[in-house]
Amino acid sequence: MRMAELSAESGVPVATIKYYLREDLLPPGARTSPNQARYDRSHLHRLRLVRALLDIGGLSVAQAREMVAGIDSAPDAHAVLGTAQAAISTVRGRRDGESHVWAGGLLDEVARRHGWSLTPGNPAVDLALDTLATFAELEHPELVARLDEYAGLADRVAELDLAGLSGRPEREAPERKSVVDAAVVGMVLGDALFAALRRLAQEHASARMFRP
Amino acid sequence: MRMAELSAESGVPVATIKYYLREDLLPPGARTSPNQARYDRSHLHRLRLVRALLDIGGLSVAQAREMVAGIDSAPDAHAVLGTAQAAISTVRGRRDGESHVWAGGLLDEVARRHGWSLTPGNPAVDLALDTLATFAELEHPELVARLDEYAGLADRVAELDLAGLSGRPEREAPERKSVVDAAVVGMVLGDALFAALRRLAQEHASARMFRP
DNA sequence: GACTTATGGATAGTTAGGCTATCCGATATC
DNA sequence: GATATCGGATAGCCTAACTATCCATAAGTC
Repeated sequence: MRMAELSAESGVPVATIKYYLREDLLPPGARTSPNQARYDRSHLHRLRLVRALLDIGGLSVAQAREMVAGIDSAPDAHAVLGTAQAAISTVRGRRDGESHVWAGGLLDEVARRHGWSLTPGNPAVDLALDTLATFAELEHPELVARLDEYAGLADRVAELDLAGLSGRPEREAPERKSVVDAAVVGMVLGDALFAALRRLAQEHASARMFRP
Repeated sequence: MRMAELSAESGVPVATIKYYLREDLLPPGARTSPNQARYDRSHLHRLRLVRALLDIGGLSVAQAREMVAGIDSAPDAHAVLGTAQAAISTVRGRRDGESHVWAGGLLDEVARRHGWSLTPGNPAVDLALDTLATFAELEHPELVARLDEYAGLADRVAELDLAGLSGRPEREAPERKSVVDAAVVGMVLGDALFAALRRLAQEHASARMFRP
């Protein structure tokens, strides 16, 4: 497959494919001569994955690069989860102030009740803290009161996520996707899917509640 | 409160506040003379809300503008949900191809089982279709097999979301937040919070599954 | 085997978004 | 009255994600 074909097949412009090659989102093709290269189905699949991460997942090119690097180098699915979580979360706020302290105590409690381990430096922890602190600063207590119930549902969702991963080959045969690949896709696109389902469900529930 | 004070209180630079005023993210202050203005707590609250939408929610300035416009003009909470959903979702892909057709059939079925109404033009529907179609194109069937279970959990999450809204005043007194305000915050930050909880739960479940 | 076309890589340019900095005339404050 | 500050208008800056142009080399075409 030549680049033009890869482009036609994927709908991604040639110039953009070249850009992705430069940015290491796509591995280089197999050289057939000093300035010619061939691509195969794995490149097509990777390209589609990258577009999904960027378009649906809303990742930046830099985050997507970390993701694919993780896919290529992760020893197993558990490891790639950590890498993927690190890649996906950009830490933003200051990590001080009374609302953060308060959020920390709250999250500790929830984690204890649910058996979660709050590894220090875990980006998901920071994300949760930032969000909880912001809820507090915006004076929205009702969500906090139900945090435990949300956590319980998150547990159920995570179980589904993981259940979808079992039954995949641990390492991938040349053209088959592995658990690692599936973990990344499931994590990034899973967020988008669940958010969409939640909106549909919210609309349903809202119509019942406000428009009886 | 003068602009400098608003800036100090919120941590947002004066130049940025001026920018937000230009972009209609913040209503103008009360004029005390042709070129002087005063701000109050409502401006401070709005400013914090905007920063939360941008930083935690990851919205663009344009999306945030639609959100606050919705807050200011929505007749009730059900209406603002629709506005907010429209503001939050940028439609991206082409809406054709066999995977979209397939996704449409699948989603119809799920919606029927859960009592959801798929209003045409609903952006959440498009988002769900895009995501499902992408899953299909990336050859990840396992998630699809569990779509119904995800939908069930989305129902439960949405119920929690809505439960948090009841008990708020329908219209807001000058300095109190209304259901409408809470609906927006809950929707945007709710996504971030749930995503974070899901990550923590995934890590827990993953450790149990892959590192027994 | 000449000739047109396409290819891959390097480099530079473009566009949009989100601020940030500079002016300036008009208050406010001492 | 002197000085500092304010709000508004305008222009500039920086990053991210592409996109377009060159050009020497290979491929396909008769």
